[in-house]
Amino acid sequence: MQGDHPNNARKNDQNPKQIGPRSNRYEPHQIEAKWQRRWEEARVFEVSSHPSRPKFYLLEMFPYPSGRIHMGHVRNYSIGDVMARFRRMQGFNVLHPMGWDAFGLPAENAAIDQKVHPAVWTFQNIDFMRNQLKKLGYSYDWSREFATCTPEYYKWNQWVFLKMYERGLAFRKKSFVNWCPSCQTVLANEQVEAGLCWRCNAEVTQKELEQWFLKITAYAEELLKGCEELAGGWPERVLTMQSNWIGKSHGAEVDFPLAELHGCIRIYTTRQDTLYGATFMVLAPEHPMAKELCRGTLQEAKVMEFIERQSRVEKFVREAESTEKEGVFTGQWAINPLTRERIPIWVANFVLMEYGTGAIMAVPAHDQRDLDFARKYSLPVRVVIQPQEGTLDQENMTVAYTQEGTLVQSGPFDGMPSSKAREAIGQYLEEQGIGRRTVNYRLRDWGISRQRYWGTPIPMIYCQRCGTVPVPYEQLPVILPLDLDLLEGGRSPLPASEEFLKVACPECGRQARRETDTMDTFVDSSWYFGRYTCPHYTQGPLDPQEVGYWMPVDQYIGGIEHAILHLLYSRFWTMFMRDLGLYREGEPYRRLLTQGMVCKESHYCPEHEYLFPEEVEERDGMPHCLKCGSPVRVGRVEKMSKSKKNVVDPDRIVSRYGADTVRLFCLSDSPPEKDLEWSDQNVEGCYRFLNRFWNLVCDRLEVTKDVEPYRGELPPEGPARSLLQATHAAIKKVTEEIEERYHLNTAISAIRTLVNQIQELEPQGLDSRSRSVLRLAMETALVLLYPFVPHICEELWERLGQPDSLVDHPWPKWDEAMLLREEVQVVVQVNGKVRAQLTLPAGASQQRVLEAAMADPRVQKHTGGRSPRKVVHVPDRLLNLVL
RNA sequence: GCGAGAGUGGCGGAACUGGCAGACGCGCUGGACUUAGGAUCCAGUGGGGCAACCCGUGGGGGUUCAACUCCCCCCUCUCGCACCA
Repeated sequence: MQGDHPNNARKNDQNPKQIGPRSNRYEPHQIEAKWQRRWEEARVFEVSSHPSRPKFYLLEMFPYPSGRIHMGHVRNYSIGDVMARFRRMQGFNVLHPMGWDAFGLPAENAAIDQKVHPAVWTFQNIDFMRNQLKKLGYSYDWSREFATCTPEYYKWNQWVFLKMYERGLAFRKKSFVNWCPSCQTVLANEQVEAGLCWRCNAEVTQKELEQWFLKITAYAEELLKGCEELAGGWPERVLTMQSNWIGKSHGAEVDFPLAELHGCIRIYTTRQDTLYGATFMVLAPEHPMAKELCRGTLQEAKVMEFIERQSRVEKFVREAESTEKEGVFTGQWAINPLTRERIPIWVANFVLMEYGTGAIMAVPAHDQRDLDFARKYSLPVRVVIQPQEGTLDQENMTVAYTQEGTLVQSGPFDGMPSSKAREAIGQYLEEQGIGRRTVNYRLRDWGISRQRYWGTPIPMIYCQRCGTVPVPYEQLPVILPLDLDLLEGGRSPLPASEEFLKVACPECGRQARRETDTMDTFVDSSWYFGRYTCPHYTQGPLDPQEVGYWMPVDQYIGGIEHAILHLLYSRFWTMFMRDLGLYREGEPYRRLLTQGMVCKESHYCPEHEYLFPEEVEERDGMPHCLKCGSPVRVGRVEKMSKSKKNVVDPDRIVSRYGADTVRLFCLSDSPPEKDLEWSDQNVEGCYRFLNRFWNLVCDRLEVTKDVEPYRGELPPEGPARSLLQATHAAIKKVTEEIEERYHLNTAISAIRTLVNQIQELEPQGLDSRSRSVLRLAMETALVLLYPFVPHICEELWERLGQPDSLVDHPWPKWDEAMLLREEVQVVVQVNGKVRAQLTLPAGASQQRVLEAAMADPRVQKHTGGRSPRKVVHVPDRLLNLVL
């Protein structure tokens, strides 16, 4: 990486005499600036809807304006740009927009650290990053750019929120949340690291707060069903993750009457077939009945102490599997509705209030958690399912039997297979009115309230008289005031701003108070793709005409880290917007490509932890820490990150080699969905290839000048024929790799193969037909390479004398007839081992191939003159002689 | 524990429905041109063997004329979920 050779003059230049503005040397910065300017001036990437033209909506996940583009962005957007330019050449009307996910915490952190307003910081970053993206030459329609932190956009977040509120899908509820007492705010789960606030390291507690929720669970079934329909277009693992997250289970709710008190406790189980084995019950500590039940019993003090203690344990600690199961008896009993036995009611830490009903029936013989708990507190164990083989010993068993079997000790259901018993007992419960079969989801409603400043204000008003009142539509947007500064510790200034807070109640006109929480930023990214189709529309969030033409997104590209959150939220949001009549379909993304991470080797010193490469010195062939001299561990390839000190700044690479080199590297070393390992040497290799390609074309400008690309018949055997065939083979391979498999790395290697073959044809002394074939091969290589490295290709295309830009050049088609070979290589195997290779006319019969094979001395040597017992012939490929 | 994916030269990775394993590139070796080469070009490059040949896709079995590819068992790694009743 040191030295300046990429900028060296090419001293052995074939044609050093040419001077003036048009140098014969590959000068990436000059040509990149030139073509970026031309594209921009001609507005070639600005598109509009054309109902008669086929559309293709290509979208990459928009960036958070963090300050600088990183290599992950470059990879993501380079993949997208190939697809966009490729589809455009295929004749599609391609929408390829870019914008900014501009609300969020980092802006507030910057405000605290740098004393700059979040809005100022955000827009400065946007300006800087937009410039970076432009220098990379992506084919965006910049006329559609927007940032989500503008009122023109977030107005419609508020509008949709009110629509949800009208339909009961936005509601306020008390719930436990992660709370940082020092920052005075709710934290998302991702912002809690090992129980500490990621920013101030204060211990995060659980706090019960009134929060706004969106009822994503109302769409649980459709979200799940969609996972099946998206199969094929989406990576399977993303769909699996979403299905697991939704977590549908079939079971039953059963009411257990209290023995001494009125009322009953409702539980949820998936194993109603084990109901006869329920020997105790357990409530979550937060269960509303937990405190009630123990009141007045001898257990009261103990239970209250336990509940109090559990409330102080952070959720993630309590939910960890390693946490010891712990509980107390409430002093109350319930009746098992099937056995009519009295069973004790406990409160324990391993039961979660959020799942099911927050209460369980414990069947220790057939559930490991229940068994662990039963053994610890000496509670009874009763086997009600016996396996096919062997007999369970309920007195001594330590491993619960959770599989299928035959019912025992289960009254009228004895002898029934457990799967059948689930149905039968479920039905019986319904007949008796003590329970019902039901479906349960793991998915929880989406809490969107944030005690933050830099976000969309939630459009609600609290009136002492009228209660919670929505802001009337005509008063939208509720503007986030920009003349406020964050309070100490990053606290939101909204609750302290009289001007913002005080508002007339829309119903009674008396003074009321605005909601001061803002929305989770995932709201912003839940529908931005729709807004790109009509970024300036003012009559609603979406222009039906534009949306009708462009949506859904045909190809979405982004990181796997959004597999659940963003991709689930936006599916939900789209389904809701569809129900409002804003979309025709509920699924926003037809095809999804999740690209891998960009990784690089890290350097780790046992003393000083992660080191920058320049903090490492080579000594005795071993890397050592410059600070302390300790040997440094290298060779571990990890995701590029500041903390690992292994990031490569795209700007540095662009300024050294140009955008085309960075793009080519990011696309050629790995298939898009896999991780990409950064390699300085391979970047160098890409730069060398572009130089070689440049020189190759420039050196052949003379011989191909005024020559038409070849369009005739397949010439006879010879270099021209080979090159023509190679050209068509490359078109076929590259087209299929991009279109069907997204394997851009193998597409690139196919182009490199073609370039190598062009180079093999000595350009001097060619006949006119060969020059024509050469011209075709060169043009084809340029066109195929164009989506990957557009600048160099446009420049060479122009130098070839082409009047048009490659932007709208039709993607080439291959001719199968050109791929036909007169002669083929047939492999001859003897007993499955390759022994000879024969050159034979294509389509030779088995008889013909066999004769040729038997005449081959190497084959004869291995057959020893014997005739084969069996002959396997794969036409034009292989002949296997089995002796 | 459950779920998903992966394991191929010195390295990144090819081989799409079983049919010449290692495409393409990086690195390396030798050579040419050079005052010079970290530029460019040419040749070579899975391992072993002088050779004929033999051995090679995490390990072990199997199916098949033929297995990186299909089946069974095992090992390792990565990711996701994880006390979900």
